[in-house]
Order: sequence, then structure tokens, then C-alpha cells
Amino acid sequence: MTEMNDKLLDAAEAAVRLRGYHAVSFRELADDLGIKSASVHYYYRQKEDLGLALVARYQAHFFKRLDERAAGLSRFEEALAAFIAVYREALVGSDRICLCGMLGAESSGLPPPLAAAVAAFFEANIDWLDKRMPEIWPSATRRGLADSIVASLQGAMMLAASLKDHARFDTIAEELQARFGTL
Amino acid sequence: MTEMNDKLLDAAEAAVRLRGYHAVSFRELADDLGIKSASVHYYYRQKEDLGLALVARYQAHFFKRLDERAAGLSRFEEALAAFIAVYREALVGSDRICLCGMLGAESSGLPPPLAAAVAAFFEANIDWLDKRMPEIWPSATRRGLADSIVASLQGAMMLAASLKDHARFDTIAEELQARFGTL
DNA sequence: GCGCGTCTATCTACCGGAAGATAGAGTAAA
DNA sequence: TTTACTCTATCTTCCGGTAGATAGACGCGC
Repeated sequence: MTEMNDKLLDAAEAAVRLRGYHAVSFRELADDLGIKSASVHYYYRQKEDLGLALVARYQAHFFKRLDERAAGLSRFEEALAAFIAVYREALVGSDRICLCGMLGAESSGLPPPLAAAVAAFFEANIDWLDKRMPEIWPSATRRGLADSIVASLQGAMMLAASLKDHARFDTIAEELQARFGTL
Repeated sequence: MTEMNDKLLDAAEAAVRLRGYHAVSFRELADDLGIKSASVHYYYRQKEDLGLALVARYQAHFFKRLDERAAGLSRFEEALAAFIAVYREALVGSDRICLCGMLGAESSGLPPPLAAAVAAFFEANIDWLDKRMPEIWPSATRRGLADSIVASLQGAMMLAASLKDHARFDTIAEELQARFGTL
């Protein structure tokens, strides 16, 4: 919406992806933006509302970039490469793990609606892959492979962030592409 | 050491694995144990000290169970199965993700010594797999495959916890075993 | 065996600060 | 004059952490 709202979401997303939901405060975000914490509450009455907005925007951006990259691609190998590229972009572009990777780990400690939104993000990821997978396998197999791909990439982000080494993500991504790309 | 110390570590591990480091407080742990928060500080002066003790104990238990399961096994396929089983046990036994998976996600928001201990846990995981891998590949390839395995399992735990469905972990684990077990 | 000091484990009481959240006034543009 | 936005000021609750007291168990020299 407004410019300040965008800046607020940017600051909140950066902070949550770096340190987690519970480690981020309204005061800290306000300081980042040069406003007061009461003004942050003007945009989002509760922290939970901010979290939900964050996930909604993240998901929208994620699939927008994904569909841009994957437009016109028909082979699964290419779709997977696009999927991996969007994940990689998220990690390398900001030196942070996926928003939903962070929130997914914290899931049990989040307000239930927020945990549900995060779970929906993952299901949407899996659906996206599933739909582009060759139909030579039964549906359950396809979904299982999609689960594996999402888990690998989320785990790879976490590992690369913890070890402070993006190259680890790339190694895992290449292995993933080699394994599933030729299906 | 003492009985109370064990109970304290048990409560702290359960809480951190469920909701994350920053969402756990001394008072909450004290309430769980029926003591006062000042008594928790008697055992661990700072929260960081508690976190370090938690990781040290977790890592020791993890490798103890791993070595028990893998004792006498020589083929990589079997070692991998043991590795997966210990991960699965951690998830299913407590309905929680790996302590270091949680702390790894939060890594950038943790006291540096704690983040370093978590990173060391992952490196030890990778080393364990690496050493048991057939030497037909160059060292770099082996380490890359070990990275992939750890990332998959950590991601699978997070995904299963977020989606509240342990079967998703099993699906991914089976795919992993099929992928690397026959190497 | 007795008294002395020490150690262990817990308590009460408190500190300064930060958290999420609210009420209501001010301000500036449309 | 209304709307959009930001402020000051404040509340309650919780945080990590500290100080200092206490009660009981242990060991040691006399």
C-alpha cells in the first residue's frame, strides 16, 4: 500500500528471516524506520497481523518470480531449475533463509493462524512441483518427490546459513538437479 | 549431574525444540520444575550457558545412539539407514524437530558461541556420513552428498512438523534411502 | 560426639529494561 | 472537514539477571 507500509514489511521480513519471529520487536522495527512503535501498531494492530501480512506478501512474490522464470517451460527439468533458482535467489540475494523456513521451524510456537499460513505456503510449493511432474508416476509418488525437493531446499538454506557458506546450498542444489532433473 | 539438572535440561530441550530459543524463558522452565527462576540461574548463570549445555548433551546423545545403531555395519546403505533412524527417532519420539535444526534456523540471532556449537553439530553429522561413504568418489563429492543427506533430513523434519504429518518425513526418508542407499 | 566451617540447593525480593499493546492528541494534506 | 498518519504517554506483563538469606548435609579437627 503506502510507502511506509512497504518499508515496514521489508524491515520486518529481513529481521524475521535473520533471527526469527519471537526475536523481532515492534520497537526495533520502528527504530529502523525512524518512527515510533505506536506507529507500527497503526499498520498492524497485533504482531500476528504483521506476521500474516509478511507471509502473504512473501508467498505472492515467491510465486510471481517462479511463474516468471518458468513461463513457457514444459519439461520438468526446466521447471525444477526455475524452482531452485528462486530459492537460491532468496538465500543469496539477502543472506537469509526463506521466511517460511524460519517460521516453519518455529511453527509450534506461533499463533495458530500464522502457523497455518506457513503450512499453506509449503503445500503450495509442493502443488506447484507436483503439477509440473511427468505423469508416469502415480500421484502419491509425485507428491512424495515434491516433498523431497522442498525439504532438500529448505534444509539446504538452513545448513548454508548455519555454516555461513552459500556454496553448500549450491552443492545440494546441483545434486538435486542431477537427481530429479533427468526424470 | 544432579537429578534437577537433568530435569532442567529435559524441560529446556523440549521447550526450545518446540518453540525456539528466544521463546523460552527461565521463569517458564522454573514453573515446569516447580522451582523459582533464580534457581535455574544457579545451574546456568546465563541463558547462553544453558543453550551450550543443551547442544553439548544433544550432540553426545545423538552420536551415542548413532554409534550404537551403526556398530558393526560396514556397508554405506546400512550406515545411512541407521543415520535416518536416529533422526526419525528424534522427530517421532518427541513430536519435535532436531534441537540443532531449530537453533540452526535461528542461528544469526543466537549468541555467537551457541551458533558455533550448532554449526559444529552439523559438521560432525557430515563427517560421520563422509567417513562411511564408499571411496569411489573424490572427497569433495562425498562431502557434497553428505551435505545433501543432512539437508534433506533437517528439511524433512521441519516440513513434517509444520504440516503436522510425520508421514511426510517417512516419505522423504524412503526416497533418500532409495537414492543413496544403493551407492 | 561436638562444634565449626563449607558446600549445595533453594528461596524471597528486587533491578533496569523491554515486550506487546492502547488511548488520545496533534498535524498536514486533500 | 475529513482522512491518513504520527506522535506522546502510558499500561501491564514479562524478560534476563543479581543480591543476599536460609536450611540442611557433609566433612574435619578437637
